[in-house]
Amino acid sequence: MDSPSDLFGRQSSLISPFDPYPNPSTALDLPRHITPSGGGTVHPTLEPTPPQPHYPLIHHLLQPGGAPMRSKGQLHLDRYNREEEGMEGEKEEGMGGRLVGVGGKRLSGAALVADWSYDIMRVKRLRLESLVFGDGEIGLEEEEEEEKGRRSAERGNREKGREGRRKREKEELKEQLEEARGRLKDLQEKVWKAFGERSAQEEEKRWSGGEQEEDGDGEMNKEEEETAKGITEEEVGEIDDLSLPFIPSSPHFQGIAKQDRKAEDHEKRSEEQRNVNGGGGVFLEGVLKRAAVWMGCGVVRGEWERFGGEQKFAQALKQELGSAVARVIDRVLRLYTQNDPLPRSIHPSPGEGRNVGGGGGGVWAALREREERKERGRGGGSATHDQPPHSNGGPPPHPHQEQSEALPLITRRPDNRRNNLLPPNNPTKNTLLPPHPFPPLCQPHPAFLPPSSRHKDSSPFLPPSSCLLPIPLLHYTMQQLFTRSLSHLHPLHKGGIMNSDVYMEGNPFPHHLTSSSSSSHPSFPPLAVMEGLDRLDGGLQHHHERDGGMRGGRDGGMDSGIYLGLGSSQEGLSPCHLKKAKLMFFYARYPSSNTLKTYFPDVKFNRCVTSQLIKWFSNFREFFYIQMERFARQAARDGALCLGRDSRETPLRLGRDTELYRILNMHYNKSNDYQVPDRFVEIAELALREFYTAIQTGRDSDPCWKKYIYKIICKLDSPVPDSFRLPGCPMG
DNA sequence: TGGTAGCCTG
DNA sequence: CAGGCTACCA
Repeated sequence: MDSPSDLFGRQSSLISPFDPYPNPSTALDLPRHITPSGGGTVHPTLEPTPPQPHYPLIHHLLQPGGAPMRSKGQLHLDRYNREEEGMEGEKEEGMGGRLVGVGGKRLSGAALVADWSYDIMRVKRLRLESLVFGDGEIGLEEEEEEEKGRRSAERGNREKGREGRRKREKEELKEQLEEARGRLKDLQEKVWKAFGERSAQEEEKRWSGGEQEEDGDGEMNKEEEETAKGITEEEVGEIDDLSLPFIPSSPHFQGIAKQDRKAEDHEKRSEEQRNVNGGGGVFLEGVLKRAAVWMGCGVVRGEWERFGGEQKFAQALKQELGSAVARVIDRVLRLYTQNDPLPRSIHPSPGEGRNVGGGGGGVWAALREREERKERGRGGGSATHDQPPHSNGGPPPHPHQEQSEALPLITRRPDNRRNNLLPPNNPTKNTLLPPHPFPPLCQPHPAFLPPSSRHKDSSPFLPPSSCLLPIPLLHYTMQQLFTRSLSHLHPLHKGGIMNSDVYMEGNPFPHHLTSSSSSSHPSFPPLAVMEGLDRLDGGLQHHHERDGGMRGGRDGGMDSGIYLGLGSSQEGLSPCHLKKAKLMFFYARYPSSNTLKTYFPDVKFNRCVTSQLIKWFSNFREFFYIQMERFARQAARDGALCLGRDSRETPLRLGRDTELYRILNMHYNKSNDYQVPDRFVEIAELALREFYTAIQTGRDSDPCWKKYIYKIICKLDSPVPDSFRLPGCPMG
């Protein structure tokens, strides 16, 4: 503590408002600290905070007294000051912008350490007391407001008694705060003096010698290192304990200083103030303001360079801010890289999981890498038959399926639809998840959704965003990372944080509990939940054995969830998945099961789900061909040959203004929020012509006449856009 | 034998 | 859209 670096290093660790190792139960709060406004302000004090926000001491030193930097806690104190002390005018007056130099009484390093430590301990104690009373104060005030109305009607003696009690409590609180203010003011003055002294000495060296630069750098490095270390090692509780939420912003200090004549070190402070700027409570105010200004804009930097203290101070402040930002980023990255935190050994099938690969870089690259990794682990699959392209086949899904009705982690709703809940051991009854009154794509808790994503159908690209964590203003990618990260949190840690529905993109309600989910996708935590519990309960392992099936080792662990009776699994297919499948049909009429698995990463595939999806596409094709044949026949009857630009007869055309197009669009893109790809129109037109030609030529008399057309069409599948690899329905 | 396509039916 | 059925393939 005999050096600013020590002081700051330690201070930084004490005051950091960020939690590098967040309690999972509060993990969701993190994004709240990240706002795009204000140039990426990351300080939590700018956000509505819980009753005990983390107020770094330094942070308050930064505050020029302006409202933007005020925190909730400060506002509370402001209110208290205004109401109880009526000092607003004086404070404003004191903010006259006087700049004060560093000076005043200086303590030795050791003395300062001891003194400061004592102050900190005392402040902590006072703070705790203040918080208790402070919270009570808030409640009492609110209650007071309410009772003001009631009093006019009742005016009971009991009310008066309570009033008196409140008054006493207020007075006690006031005293507590007064004392706290005094101690804090002293403490901050000491902090400043420590910096000022040290920095001034360094400045002297700097101006007189040439080694100062090296020293300065070394000092900075050391500070940074210690700061970072302190940050990463700090404990949440420590932060909370040592944060000083009720340190008043500068305007208040002015008045406080004036009032705080009864403080123990009154004489000392008065002397300091007199020495500095001729008295008044603006000493610290000025210092703080200068620091803030110095930090806030570099215009006046030259003015302060004479004061090593400010410089050091500013450096430390910058470091704190920088480290705070870095910590947030690091935290995000750490969370992101926490994928697969669960040992693979527990889940013997490395190939399990859905493919989420795709094009592009960034997240996509990561996802693709993940996919590739899984593909490698999968170790080949079985080929499929004479299926159309993409029927590269794969290991069959889970052969046996069990369902459980016990789904404590997910909201289940009564289901009146037939077959929505499968009886145990009935893997064949796959039906769509029941519709729900909310937007079709997902159903997280409304409060968890940013306003922009609450109406998924109206957004251009919905994917995961609508079912992501409640991270307002957080970039989509970051939300992905958070979601992905949180998806791997231990289920017990996640418990109580949110309903697993939050994760469920397009699968808000559990279906009949077929297994589902792929832990590989960012927004598909359910599996993580299941995996975690699976780990916890080895006794359930026998289900895997009985399940047998999993060819190619895939899906082995994936289906564990269904045995756990958690019910949180995103099993089965939802209306969202159906919608997505229909849109996929624009690109692929004959998707293979592997392809489907790739494009439904939020679905835990098993035999039932796979069959259901395949059946869907079969139905899509059926509808498609029926329409083709129908219109082809109609055209044949009507002799509907279109006239081309050259006025020559041309085969049937399928324009976007035709009835056939409308029907197709209505069927596969009912909400009409997805632009039908030209390619699909072309293919449909081709199919129409083929049908038309076959009919015209009488080939339709052959029972197998359609197969020829099918063969043609099945070769025209296009790659499905990467946007389909995300959960939810791609739009646009 | 399992998976899938296609057809038919509801 | 799903169920049932058949046919086909590997």
